[in-house]
Amino acid sequence: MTKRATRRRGAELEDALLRAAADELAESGYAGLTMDRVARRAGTNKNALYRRWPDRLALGIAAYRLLAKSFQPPDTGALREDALETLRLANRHWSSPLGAILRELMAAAGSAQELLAQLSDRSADTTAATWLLILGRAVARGEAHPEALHPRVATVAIDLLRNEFVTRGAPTAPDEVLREIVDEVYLPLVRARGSVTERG
Amino acid sequence: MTKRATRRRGAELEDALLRAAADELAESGYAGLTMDRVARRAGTNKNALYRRWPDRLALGIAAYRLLAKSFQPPDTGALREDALETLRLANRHWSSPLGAILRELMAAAGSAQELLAQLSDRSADTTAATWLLILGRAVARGEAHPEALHPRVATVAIDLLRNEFVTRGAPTAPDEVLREIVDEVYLPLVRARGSVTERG
DNA sequence: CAAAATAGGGTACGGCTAGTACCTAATGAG
DNA sequence: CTCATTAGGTACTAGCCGTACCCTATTTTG
Repeated sequence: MTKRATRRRGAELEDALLRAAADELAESGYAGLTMDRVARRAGTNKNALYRRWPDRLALGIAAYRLLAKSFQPPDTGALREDALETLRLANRHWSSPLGAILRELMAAAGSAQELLAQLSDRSADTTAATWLLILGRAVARGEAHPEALHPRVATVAIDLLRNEFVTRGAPTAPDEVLREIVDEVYLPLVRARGSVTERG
Repeated sequence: MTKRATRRRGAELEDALLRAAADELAESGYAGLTMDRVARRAGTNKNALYRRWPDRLALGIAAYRLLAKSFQPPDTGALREDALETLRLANRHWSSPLGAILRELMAAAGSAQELLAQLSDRSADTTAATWLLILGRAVARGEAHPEALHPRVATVAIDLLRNEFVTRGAPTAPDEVLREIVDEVYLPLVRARGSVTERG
């Protein structure tokens, strides 16, 4: 704790706090993210934290967002490869330490939709926009039925993988699971979409 | 805490403890489930708990299982109705206070597959067996393609709903979401399953 | 440039919880 | 009757969140 030459304020201090929180989060997970340690790591004390975030969870989420990386959707020219590649990316993310942290935060957020939203939005690889883009290109190539261009349908693959992630533990889903999702569910679904009203 | 005439032991005491834990869980959720309160409610102390369950989480899961109800798959004679009915049931469960508790427990279980398994197995409405049964009958009636009789495919509907439950907060998914899952995804998928290898 | 307002820093504390230790008392088996 | 087992009582450690209080550096402003 060497005295600092000049006292940090405002954005500078806030960055340092967030950085410290993110580091602690990466090292110890949300369970190990304690306000005291974050403050100490940033070279200050809890007051600075509580002036900016209402509680530990809010700080945790903010720090997680700092850790989450940005993402470019693939464009391999084939729907199957685009989908697999995007799933693999998400799978890697969820299977990494970050995935475990995400679990903890989602858990802690409980039913607070507002906070949950801040978590789901991360990692564009899971958003509807990404999948609509991928699928849109596939439709243009004639690989998928235009009817499938609907968020509920377009995101089925990632939704199923997320479900795997949630119900199984965090460890990486084998590539076979990804292929199953794509080959057994996603591709059949977007290719041959029979009209719903065809029968009853 | 009036002295009991006779001191409870073994199974009798264990039941009382579990009952007390389940009641506390129902009243206060997992966050409010404290060992001291459970012990006091059962008219004993923490020793009795720690002799039986290694920690709070294990007790919480055991108590949750006590609360989870059993379930009979519907048989309405139409796949669409069977699926919708089963989804509605799960939706009610997940939207009830029990659903919130399940969230907390899944969160606390983190990546411990062993514990997670104890949670997913509950409520037969979410298991593969149930969906294979429903779908099997549909195949027999000619409502679904035999190829669809595969766990990954059969459980798609409930998997998607679980995903809703996890990413949104707990509040009940509107019936429209359920219908969307069934009409836009599930039925098209199980009816017209194009061969996967048809293309690449 | 002085004074007032603002924000950072240090420290301590209340209240709560998990889990452990240790001892006494009831119970049941042989 | 004896003894091993198990229940009950109580106290304790250690950790954490969130808050309060007061002092000090920096900035603002008059």
